[in-house]
Amino acid sequence: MEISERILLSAEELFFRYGVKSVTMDEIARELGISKKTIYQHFPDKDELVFQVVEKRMVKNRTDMVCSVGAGKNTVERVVLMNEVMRQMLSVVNPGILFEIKKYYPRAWQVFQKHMQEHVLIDTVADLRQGIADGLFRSEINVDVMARLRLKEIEFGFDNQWFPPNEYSLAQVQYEFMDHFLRGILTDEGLSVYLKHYPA
DNA sequence: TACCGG
DNA sequence: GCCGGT
Repeated sequence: MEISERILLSAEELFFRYGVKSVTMDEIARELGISKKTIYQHFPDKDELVFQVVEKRMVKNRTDMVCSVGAGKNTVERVVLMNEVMRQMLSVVNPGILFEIKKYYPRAWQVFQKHMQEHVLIDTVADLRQGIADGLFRSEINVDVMARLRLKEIEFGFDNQWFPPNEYSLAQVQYEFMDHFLRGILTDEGLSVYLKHYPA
């Protein structure tokens, strides 16, 4: 594997587990058994490294999404599946990481924002439309408004001012949001499908 | 690895 | 004093 790719993978794993600021360039180098100089031959500074880690993760998330679209039989299953994948990820992610990136790494934050607005929003709208077509979501909902609500909900779950990590589990908060959101838009038929995944 | 500067 | 950068 390319050395630059290995650097990105190690950096991502460390950032996700411990946060971005608390992981030093020395630690990334030590993890890989290489020198800091090697890292700086591939990345001009830490800002660029963080930027590329986020960009790579966004691209991978997108391909994972496309795969998971085929995995579920219907829209409810897909939303639940996607949430399961997310919960799995969140259980090992340092909760402060999103706001840390927002505060200290504006370039990486912009890539994240752009990805959310250009890809995730469109995918979510498409999912809601499909759910309505399948008779699982209520047709009265405004799919564009509800898609935006869902994305901001997920982002809100990361807000450690409102949900201090020692008081709330990130995965639990995200589950509560998903459950509440789905119950608000499900038809009776959709609800019964949903309850097969999460019996009340 | 040691070092400088923020 | 720590850490990014040389």
